[in-house]
Amino acid sequence: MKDNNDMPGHLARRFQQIAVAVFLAEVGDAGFDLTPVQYAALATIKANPGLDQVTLAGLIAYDRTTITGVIDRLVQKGLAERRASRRDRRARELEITDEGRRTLRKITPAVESAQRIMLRGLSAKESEDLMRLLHKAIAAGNELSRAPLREAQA
Amino acid sequence: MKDNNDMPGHLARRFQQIAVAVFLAEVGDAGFDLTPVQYAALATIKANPGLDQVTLAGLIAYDRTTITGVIDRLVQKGLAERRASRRDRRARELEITDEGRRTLRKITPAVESAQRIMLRGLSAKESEDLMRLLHKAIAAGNELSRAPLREAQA
DNA sequence: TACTGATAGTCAGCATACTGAACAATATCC
DNA sequence: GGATATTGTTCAGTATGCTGACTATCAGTA
Repeated sequence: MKDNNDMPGHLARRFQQIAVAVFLAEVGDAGFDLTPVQYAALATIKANPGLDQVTLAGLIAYDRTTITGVIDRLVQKGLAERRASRRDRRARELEITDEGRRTLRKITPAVESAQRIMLRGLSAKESEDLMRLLHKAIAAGNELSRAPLREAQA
Repeated sequence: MKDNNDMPGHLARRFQQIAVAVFLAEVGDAGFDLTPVQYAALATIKANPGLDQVTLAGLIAYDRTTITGVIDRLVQKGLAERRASRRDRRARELEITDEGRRTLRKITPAVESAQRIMLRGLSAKESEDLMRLLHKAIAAGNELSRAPLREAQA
């Protein structure tokens, strides 16, 4: 009888569960209230100023219906802004605010610490191997979810 | 500038996302409507008849507040039953129904197929390595989430 | 230009997950 | 035995994620 714990799907769920808990704990201890999802979105907005929501969703592999709420919360916290685009009146252009930039800067040590903690059971080489294998599995399965990773358009 | 895609937390999220999508697609194609979470719960109830909700949650590392809704849905679908325990009147004893047993049996090929598909980018050895490393990282981080894995009591 | 198809964003509805609180029942300790 | 702590379950509230539908807009074409 195959144990749940031998199924890659179950292991994926558990690892993610721990990763989120560690992230929230580290970031919370540092005095911030930001989820992993919100952090990734904010960092990506900062790196690609003026991008629209669909592009943002593609860059971090979120569903486009999920990104709406995530941006709502970033805007509500004063970390990002959503403006109507003049080139395409359907689209919204996203910008990070000064407050958002400050938050990102101050939160970085906690985020890096979280990444270390969630791999604390592994040696440096093992961590590297795990990341490489996850990368490879994800690349092969990219198109299988509704929210695949998409490169930015030129 | 560190890319999101180099963070273990982000990779964890993506792998899980793909794993869930593949599971739902395979199981759905086979004609069943069962989530990965519901499947794991049902399989664990079958393997441990009469267990209570907290024990079930511990065996599959779910939060105890989450398990309530999962069981609600299994009961509503007629796959499991929830009975008051006579030994401890706070607790509910869980049993799989005949319908649940039938469903588990018929769904197994789809579940196994899903596990293969989510690793389709990896060789057999790479798959084995990934599972081993995930196991190790999860074991070290077990206590860091609100819903750690717990062995069954004797 | 009118039609057709595609695209950007949102929304309603459902299913995990978690926090924190409540309630009832049990266990423990003095 | 009675106060206290702990445990099993549920609930309200919030945040992802998804499906499917809808509106507004844009792009291409007959």
